Amino acid sequence: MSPNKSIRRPVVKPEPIARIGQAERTRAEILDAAFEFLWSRPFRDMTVDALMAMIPQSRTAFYKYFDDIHGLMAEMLKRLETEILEGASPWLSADGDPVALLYESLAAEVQVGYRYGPFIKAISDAVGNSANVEDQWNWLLDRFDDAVSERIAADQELGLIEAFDPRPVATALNRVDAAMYVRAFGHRPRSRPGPILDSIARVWISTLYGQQWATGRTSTLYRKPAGKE
Amino acid sequence: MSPNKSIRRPVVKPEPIARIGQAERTRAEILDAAFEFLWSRPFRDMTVDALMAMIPQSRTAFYKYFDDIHGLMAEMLKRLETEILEGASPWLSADGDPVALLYESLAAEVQVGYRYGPFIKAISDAVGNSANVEDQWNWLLDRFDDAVSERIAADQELGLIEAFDPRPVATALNRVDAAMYVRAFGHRPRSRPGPILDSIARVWISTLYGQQWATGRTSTLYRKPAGKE
DNA sequence: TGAATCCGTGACATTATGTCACTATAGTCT
DNA sequence: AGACTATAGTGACATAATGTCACGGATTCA
Repeated sequence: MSPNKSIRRPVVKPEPIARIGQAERTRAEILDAAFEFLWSRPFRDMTVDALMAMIPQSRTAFYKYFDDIHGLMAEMLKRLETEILEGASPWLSADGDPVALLYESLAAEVQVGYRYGPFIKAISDAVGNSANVEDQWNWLLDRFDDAVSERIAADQELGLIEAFDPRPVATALNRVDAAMYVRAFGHRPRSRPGPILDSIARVWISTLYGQQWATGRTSTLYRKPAGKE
Repeated sequence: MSPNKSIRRPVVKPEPIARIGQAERTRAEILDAAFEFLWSRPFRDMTVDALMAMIPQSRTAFYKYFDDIHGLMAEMLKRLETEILEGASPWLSADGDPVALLYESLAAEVQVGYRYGPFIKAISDAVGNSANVEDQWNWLLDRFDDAVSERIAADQELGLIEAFDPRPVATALNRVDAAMYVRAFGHRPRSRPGPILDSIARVWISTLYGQQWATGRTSTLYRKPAGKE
């Protein structure tokens, strides 16, 4: 500390020190590389070594930014959360025909699932390897369960949905979605999202509002097989 | 080969060589130890070292019996398959009231899920770490999807189930079960199976046969909350 | 006794991880 | 310019887990 100059000068620019923003850029570079990696290779192959080989940095630089490979996954998951949570908003908050809104929300969600398929699969693979990631993932899923439970309870109050314990049903329905995304969109080439949306929507709508609203809502051209008659 | 004795003797005891059955016993010992391990600790902690420390054998003895820790999981999964497949048989094969049979099958399945909860969770954790285990697990799930699809198609022929593409719906429904077992029964203390069965059965029955058959089938004492009237 | 063979072990090579002391460099100050 | 400082980044090291291999002990059969 230099004692001469301005001991009580208000700290105007307390930290314009050294290469500004360099750290943030490197950090983003690593995150991007990880995303790119996971787009074409499974999570189990993503070692720190393999990851850092993708960018002009040494392996150990990784540890300046993340605790370990699972910490990286946890951060990536956090970034995805907002985007995921936005999709399902219509049914959860807006007013209008519940079935239409639900379908709309599911359609938006399937889009997100399709878009991030391989990455979602990577998350679900990482869950088994780290209590951290597992907690984070479960926390996110629980948020969904909460929101869906609330909406179910509200519609039960209105007599739109039968009386039953909403929580486990909400959990079951949400798990359908997650599992289907991993299965259908986790590997490339990804399945076409249409039939996936159809089946998910059928399960949700039938369970909550009744089959009559599910029928005809599907987007496929599926018809009852002829012959066999 | 000893040329003198009975060249064409029917091979009565072709292999009474050395310590008979010792290998089989050790092998079983390892499998038992693995099961015990996974009952109280997560899969990610099960190293070969930690596992073999549970029995009076050296670490390297493990490799005489299994390729690696994932090979072990794959074998354990195989052993479980038969037991898992048996549970769901009533609805899939027997004649009678479809809804009652379905409920019965789901109840039996939930029992199995409850019984093997932590182990099923271990499998689902291992899936992310090994293409082997992943293939094996998906193969098993696909078998379920096949069976359920067939049954749905049959009931569609009979007009008991609406006309829709059975395959993705079967997949979705089966994923509900698997995900719920992992979630509800994967950690101890395990959730009570009753509400889990209720929600699973509600989803299945509502989706396939219609809500009217799901109502009243539940085993809980759940009632629509009072107040808020 | 001796041969065959099974079962099991310690020593080793390899791979991935995470830490640490150190270097280099870009900005700041005088 | 020259000195200083915080920051970004690196190589060397310690640790841990993996999987292989040549060997040793024990048991059965000839």
